[in-house]
Parts: sequence; structure tokens; C-alpha cells
Amino acid sequence: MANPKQANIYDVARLAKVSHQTVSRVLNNNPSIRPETKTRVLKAMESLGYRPSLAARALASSRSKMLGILSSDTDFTGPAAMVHHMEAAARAQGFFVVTVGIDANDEASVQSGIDHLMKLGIEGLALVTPQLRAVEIARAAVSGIPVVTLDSMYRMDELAVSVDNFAGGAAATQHLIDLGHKNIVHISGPQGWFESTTRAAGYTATMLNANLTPQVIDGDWQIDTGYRIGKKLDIDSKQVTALFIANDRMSLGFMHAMRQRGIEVPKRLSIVGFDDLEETAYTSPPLTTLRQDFKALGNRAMNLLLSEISGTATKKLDRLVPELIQRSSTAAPPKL
Amino acid sequence: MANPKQANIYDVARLAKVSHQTVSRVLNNNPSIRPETKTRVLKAMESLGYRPSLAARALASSRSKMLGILSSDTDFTGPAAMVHHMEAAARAQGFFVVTVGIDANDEASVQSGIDHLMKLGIEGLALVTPQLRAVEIARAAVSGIPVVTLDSMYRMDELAVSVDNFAGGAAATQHLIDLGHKNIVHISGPQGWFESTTRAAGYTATMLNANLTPQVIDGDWQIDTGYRIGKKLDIDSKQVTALFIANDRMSLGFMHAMRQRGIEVPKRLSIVGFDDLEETAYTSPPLTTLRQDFKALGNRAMNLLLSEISGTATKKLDRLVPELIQRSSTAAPPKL
DNA sequence: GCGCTCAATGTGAACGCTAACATTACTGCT
DNA sequence: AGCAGTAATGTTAGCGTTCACATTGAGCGC
Repeated sequence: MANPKQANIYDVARLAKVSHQTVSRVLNNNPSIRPETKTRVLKAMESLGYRPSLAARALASSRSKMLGILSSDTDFTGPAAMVHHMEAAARAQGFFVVTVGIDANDEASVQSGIDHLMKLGIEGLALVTPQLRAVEIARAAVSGIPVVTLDSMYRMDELAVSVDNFAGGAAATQHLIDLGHKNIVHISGPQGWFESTTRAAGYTATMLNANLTPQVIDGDWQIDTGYRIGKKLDIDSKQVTALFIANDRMSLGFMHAMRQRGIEVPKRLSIVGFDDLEETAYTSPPLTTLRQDFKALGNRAMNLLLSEISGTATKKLDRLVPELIQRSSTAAPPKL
Repeated sequence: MANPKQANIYDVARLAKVSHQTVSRVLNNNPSIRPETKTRVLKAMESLGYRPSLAARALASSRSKMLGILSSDTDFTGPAAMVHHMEAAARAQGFFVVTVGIDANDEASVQSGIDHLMKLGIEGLALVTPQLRAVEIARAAVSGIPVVTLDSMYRMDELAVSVDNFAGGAAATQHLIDLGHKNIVHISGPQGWFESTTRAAGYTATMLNANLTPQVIDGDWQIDTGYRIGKKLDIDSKQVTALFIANDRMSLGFMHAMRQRGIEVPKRLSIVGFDDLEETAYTSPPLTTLRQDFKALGNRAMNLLLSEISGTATKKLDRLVPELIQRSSTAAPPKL
């Protein structure tokens, strides 16, 4: 049963008594082939255990069926889920996905990741790097193939799928305002992240629209940063009654600090997070947050990319609105 | 500046006034080439913007420089981190990694994932699927290339890197015994997972060794399962004072249930988790748990695989011992 | 100064496919 | 019957490498 040698297209042709080109046509689902011939060829393939060589096909057709994903922060749930679903969507259409993890803050790392992928001859690239700068570098380094950006808007004329972070930030803020809060602080993500700036913008706009004063504290997504800010935040003299924190991990750290300080959530302080990490439903108290549909995000991005590759593209941008998940970390403000 | 056509080896050869084969030799670092010639060729490549075609190389040499990773549960931190670090290790040696996400409980999904990768002509495969059954299927479906298993021991004669889950389970249990606990319950992972059974085995062995009675409740890794078990577990009539829970996510759910029931951790009940998720340092109370070094795991697995491919393999198995991270969810048992 | 060796380079074919064009064998029409 | 038109299949030539072997030329011993 051991294959002395992988059968090739000629072996199949010989067995099926057709030319190798007919075999190739069967392989490529060419319509002008008689069903009878087709089954004969198929049978021959089967009996020889024939496997087409992707390398040969790529060489002859200069289409590699390879897609690249450049991804940073792959250890986090969001990017990981996006990558995962993009891969599935690509595979469903016969494409192979090579994922390269990079450090988005290190330009050399971005460059070398791109180089690696370009060597491969990918037909399309997806950028799962929310850092604006990394996206710029990557876009500049790549030419000749479509590039889709996930969750990191760049320019209107390029492929991109993003969560409407502005709407998300606005929804979070409005929810707190609707509950009666006036003194609402925002802890933002790091500078240079698309999500970060747009969530903050949504917050600020909503505050101003309600004639309230926005107060932004710079964060960096880290759980520990949420904790440290929570430890030292002066909520009493400033009469802060609510926070919109730009991601759940910082919220987790922040709430931990509140417990240590004996500040009750949501009785004294309401908190809204962002991401809907699985565990935020099981914190004390369970966190009100905004859910992003990473699966849909990944799928749509991949479909955008694939349709661009096949030339059937109809649109360039797609946008998803995050959903407010109301749990018990938000309530009406206390009377101070 | 636009390339009318990518230069090939002949173009380079012509410019450098050598034969195409000499160019090929430079490409492959063949030692029998005069340094002078080499630099001349290199210069020619540079000036033509030459990029070797991986497809052509793969076709001619039947070495694709491609590696496959079959991975399930990619959304979780552990697998995601392993995959990430494996990719980095592979790339450092010029290999490309194609990751395929599968549903390890669906045999067809495993098969089709493998088929996809085999089509590609991968030179090696890594299995990041802790479910024993999936590993079996995958091993059976693949032939002719080395396969490494991560964290899912299979047979001693095959490549595998794993965490010593037995030692981990034992360490967790011993820690509780050392604190004075006698009535220690274990909530396990799902059946059919390597981690699950070995952690439970470590627990059981340690309990028996201390003349204590093991009590295992079947879990399934899910946060919600930890919560549900926590809601209904009869700790009083059974005088349970401690639990070793097979992963952190279940521990999170469990502790949430304890808070709702007003059962104090660690005053009334000590809890040890497993995984050291980032957020377990910020729960209330912070969780005592066992840390696995996913980065090392991924690196070692990839190095094992690559050395097997290159024929320089020296060993087949590698094993890492998880580290007990002591935080505040464990203490001496209460007097009942 | 002749043949031998070995280092450096060259030559032609092969890898397994697709692209482009060529051929064959029907069909229907006059 | 003869011919155009088309559906089905065949033929030849690449794609850009590596592989196996061939060739060249310098250095060496005698």
C-alpha cells in the first residue's frame, strides 16, 4: 500500500485513457468535459490515490491559493477568534492561511513578517493589528495584492471591516447617562490604537451632547493598569459616580481595586466595560459591557478579501455595531 | 519602478555573467562557490529585485518549507499562545506555518483539516488538540511526515511535548494537604482529554498516598459548569474544606457561585485552579493556581519537529513541569 | 611538461501542472 | 453530400527551481 511515488497527472491520464490536459480540466471543473469522461478520470484518480501538487499548480498558474494574516496580540481572545474564523472562511473556499504573529510596536517585526509572507507569494493579506502605525507600514510594504484591515480603519478606499467603536463608546456612555449619571469618567486604551481613539471619541461626543464634561484617563488595555488606576482614583472629591472603561480587562483590574477599597459596584459606582470577555459574566458583580461579534468580523473580512481576489468585489467597507450587554455593574447613581 | 515581470534565476545569471546553476548555488549557500562570484550574484539579485519562487523550489525539490498546525479551541489563551510561539520558532528557521482550526469532537472536521494540510504538501505537522481521539485520527490520517503532539501524550515512540499534568495535579493536591485539608474535592475536565485524566490521576494518587479519599466531580472546562457545580455542591454535610479545580475558568465560575452563596474563600473553602489565566490574579480573592509555560511548550515542540525534519533529532519527548502560583484562595481549613 | 585531482562552474533534464493553440468528431443546414 | 460551427479532447510549450552529471582550469607530483 505504500506509495512508491505519488501519481501525477500523466499517470492518471494514462489509466483513464485521456490526455493529461483532460485530467487537468477535470481538476479545474472545466465545463466542456463529457460527464462520462469525467467520471472515468475521477475513478482513475481515486484508484491511484492521486493528489494534485499545489506547488506545480502555483508555479504554472502563478496563483498560490495562499493568504496571509498578519496578527499582533494573538494571545488575546479577540484577535485569536478573528483569525480562527477567517481561517475557516478561507478554507471553505480552498485557500490556505499562513498566520504570522508580530509585535506591532516593533517596526522591524512588522517588516520581517510581511517579507516572510511576500516570499510565499500570497494572493491576499489580512491585517489584524489594531495599531495604526503597524497598518501603515504593512500597507506600504505590500503591493499588488488586496489587503483587508480588521478593526482598524485606515482609508475609505481600502478594504476594511471594523467594529463601530464610536457607536459602542456612545452606547456605553448613553447607558450611564440614561441611568442618571453626570460625572462619568472614561479610562481609554493606549494611544495609537484605532479602537482606543474611536471609543474615546464616542464617549466624548455623547458627553458633550448631554452637556456633560468628559474626563479621560489614559490606559493601555492592561488588567494591571485598570487595577492601579482603581487604587488611586479620587472618586469622592470629584464625585465620580460612573466609569466607562475601554476594555474588560482593565475593568476587571479596576473592580478588583474597588473591592479592596470597599467601594461598592454598582451601589456607589457604575462601570461599563467593552469586549464581553466570557468571564465578565462571572465577576462580582457581573459586568455590563459591549459585545463584539468576532466571528462575524472574521467572516466578513475574509469574504471581502476573497471577493476582491476573485474580482467579484462589490464593496470595500463593512462595519459591525457592538451590542450593549446589560449586567449588574451599572445602576442609578447614589445620592451624594 | 513597477516590475514588468518578476526576475527569475536566469535573469540574475545573465546579469552576473554566470550560469543559472551558480545562482541557485548562491541561493542555497553552497560552499563551493568563490566569494567573489557570490557577491557578484548577490549584487545582481539586489539590482533586479529578485525574489526566489517558493512554488518552483517546492516543485523541484519536493520540499515545501511548509508546516501544518492542527489546532482546536484556538480561542482559548493556552492553545493560542502555543500556536503563536510555534509560528515564531518556525519562521525563525524559514518555515511557513499553516494553521487549521478544527472542532476536535467532530471526526469529519479533523479529517478535512488534515486533508487540507496534506494537499499543501506540508513537511511536518503539529497537533494542538488535547482530545485523545482527535490525535488518534490525525496520526492515522497522516503518513510520511513527522508529527508532534502538544500536551497530549500519545505513545512513547512519537514526538510529543507535554506539561506534566500528573505532577501539576499532585502539586495542587499536596499544597492543600500541607495546609491541613483532608476533605478535598476535585472538579475534573471532560473525559477524553489528556490533561483532564492526568490531572485527575495526580490528584487521586496524592490523596491516596496521604490516606485520604479522592472525590471527583466531572467537569468540562466551562466557566458556567464551574458556576453550576458551585451553586449546588453540598459542602456542609460533607465537610468539604478545599477543592482542586482542573482549570481556572471553572474556578472563576465556581468562586462566583461561592460569593453568591456567601461562602468565604479561603476562610471556609480553599480553592486551587490550573492554568494561571492573567485575570486570576485579579479575582476576589486572587486564585492560587498552576502556571504552564505555553511559550516554552510551543518552542520546544517546534524545535522537536524541525530537528526531526532535518534529521538531527536527538530526542522524541519533552516535558515541562507546571509551577504552583500561590495566591490568596488557599489557607488552612476552618475548624468545623 | 604530462597526467591527475579537485575546486569551480556549466548543461540539460526533470518536477507536475496550466495556458494557448491545434485537432478531431459530431451536429445540423443547405 | 458537403461544409460550417461547435463541443470535446489532444499537443506543445512554458512556469522557476533543483538535480545529476559534464566540463573547465588550476595546482601538484614526478
